[in-house]
Amino acid sequence: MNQKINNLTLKMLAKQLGLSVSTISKAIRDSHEISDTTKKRVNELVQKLNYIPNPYASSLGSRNSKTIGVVIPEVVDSFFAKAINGIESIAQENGYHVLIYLTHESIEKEKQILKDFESGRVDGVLLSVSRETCSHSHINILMNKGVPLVFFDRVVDEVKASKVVTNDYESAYKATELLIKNGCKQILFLSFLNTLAISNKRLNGYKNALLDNRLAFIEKNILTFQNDSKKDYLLLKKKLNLTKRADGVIASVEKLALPVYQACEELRLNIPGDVQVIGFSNLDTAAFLNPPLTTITQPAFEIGKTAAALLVKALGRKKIELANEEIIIPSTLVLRRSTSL
Amino acid sequence: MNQKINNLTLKMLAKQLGLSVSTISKAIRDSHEISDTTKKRVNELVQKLNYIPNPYASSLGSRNSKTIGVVIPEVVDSFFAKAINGIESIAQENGYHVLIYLTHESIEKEKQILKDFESGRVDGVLLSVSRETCSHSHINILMNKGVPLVFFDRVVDEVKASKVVTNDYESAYKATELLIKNGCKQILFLSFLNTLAISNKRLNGYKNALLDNRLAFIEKNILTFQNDSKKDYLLLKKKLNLTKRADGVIASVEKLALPVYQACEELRLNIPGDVQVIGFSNLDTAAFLNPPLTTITQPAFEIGKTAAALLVKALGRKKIELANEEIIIPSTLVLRRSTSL
DNA sequence: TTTATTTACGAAACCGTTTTCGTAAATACA
DNA sequence: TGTATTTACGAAAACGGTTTCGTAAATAAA
Repeated sequence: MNQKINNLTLKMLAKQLGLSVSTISKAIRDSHEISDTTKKRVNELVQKLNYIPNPYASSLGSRNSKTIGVVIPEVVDSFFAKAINGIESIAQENGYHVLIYLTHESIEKEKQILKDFESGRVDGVLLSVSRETCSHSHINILMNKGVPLVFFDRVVDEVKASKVVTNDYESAYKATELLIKNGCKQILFLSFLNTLAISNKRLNGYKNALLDNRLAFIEKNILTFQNDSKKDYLLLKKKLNLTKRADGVIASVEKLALPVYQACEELRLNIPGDVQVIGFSNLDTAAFLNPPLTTITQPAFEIGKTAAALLVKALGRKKIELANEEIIIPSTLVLRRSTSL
Repeated sequence: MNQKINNLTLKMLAKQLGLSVSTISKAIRDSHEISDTTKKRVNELVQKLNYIPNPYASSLGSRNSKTIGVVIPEVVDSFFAKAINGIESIAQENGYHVLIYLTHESIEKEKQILKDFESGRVDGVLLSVSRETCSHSHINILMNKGVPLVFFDRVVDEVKASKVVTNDYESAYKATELLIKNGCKQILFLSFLNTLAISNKRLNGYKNALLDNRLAFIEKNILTFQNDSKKDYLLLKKKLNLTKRADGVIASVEKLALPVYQACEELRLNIPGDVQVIGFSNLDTAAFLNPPLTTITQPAFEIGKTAAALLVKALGRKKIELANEEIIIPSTLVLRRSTSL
């Protein structure tokens, strides 16, 4: 099909050096079975002829691919983009290739992708589940096939696996507390519909901070957005337009901070004068918004890097085993003007 | 090495059905050589046993990988993130996998990556070169090996290949013209050092707009940033602090818009009162900056999608050939308050 | 009815490595 | 000096598919 040029093979090298294919193969991979002088001869020819092994033949023979699969909901998202950077830094360092798959928050796609992984395409998987992910049999099935998997950020508590997350509960608690300290009485909590498994942790942090400060927890102050629906935005606007309107908003997801700004603008509400806003966000532009947005900033790069390191380390072992641990890397509260008094 | 479970192979399926391996293989790929009844029998067993072919064996045999390699400078960048979405949409649709590599603007990494591609790891390549990329032999070498390649956005003019770009020249011209119309006399042009090849197009658009409007083109008004160096920022600040200071700024790269905002803030300059700003950017937050940023917005998704479509279409042909064409998808000027009068 | 063609399949080679195993020569041990 | 180990390599069998080619039976053409 392809008009690939004359690809150099081990056999050709072997012929040129009067050695066997297996000797060449071993020499290239620095096997102890091969003498140093032979290794040198081989490597010189490899250099000279610019030989590059066929990765598919290697993978087939060795039953591993030096590839890790990264499954994330979305890439147009500062958190995930930065996490990819972290993952990629470890991958490069250890000679792994990175296959990226986007679920676009669809559990169906997620299932499809994980199923494909049963083929042995990747040596291990880094997974951040979609919002829709409520069941987790597809994940267990993959793991039971012996494919190592590490969760990052959006984990499924019910699945036993290595996980790298941030301190969602504490962060939300702290954010809520801040708003309370700043005098807010009616605090809206904005999130996306997350069917089950994925963290209600932020919500709980919010809830408990309210209770601990003798404020009522009001069900209606939780706004659960569907996918970019206009309806939710209108509901938000309505909440901000009541006589007894909200005076504080926590956007528990990066994408939900901007609608708040927009709503306030349209309603001519002053931030932070009328409404104080705080967002879970990795946006580099947070400091330049109008007004600058106070954020809970997750250690995206670190989370990606740590998850990848965990996986790569496990892959390097004879007997692959991932501890059932949860590594927590704390987020940072960055105070800016959207929450000053 | 891996404790992979009992992977199902064609041979096992063949035995169960009393057919030959080749028949099964053909049936699965819907070959015309196989009768419908046999295909049905095979597919039923495939379903039942949940058989998934080993991609590495397939690739080795068929000499193609159903994988495309995407090489970009950075993923924490709205443009590239959105371009990936476009690429991925086409890939998914056509059953291709997407291998993503980041150069981090380093030509050395870029060379490394392209060299690895000589191995046949990917069927085709989507490339947006690094800022450092001044020579292009590494690209030509790869293409000469018969690996189809499509440039997107950051192309190398000297290399003959398919390219998908936006109208950089016109966009910059238009942006400059806008500032001029708005009364700016001293317009700064901010860019990163791009050694050669990559578009001086934006710069030329800027230059010609000045000349066409009888404004002097002043070499010193071009600020060429190195990598995130503090020095450049200080130079920018200085330029905005002269007695005859700049009254307009064009950030020809997304990342350079924020430093302008920061500098203005520190200098207590009003945007757009004292300085008008326009940025090449895909930032979703542009509309919520203080003040909202007028942007030249590139059709990132479309560019990625088009480039991928071009590549995939070529890969589908018996004889792979990519026209030496350049597809131009125009950017949009979005007027916001950073340039109002 | 005879011959040509098509249909539906199987045998075997092949893709380019890795891995297992066998072995002659070199070295160590006793 | 004879035996046990190492050392350094090669032959051949995987790995799990795809592809080529050959062929018997079924169908079409003459």
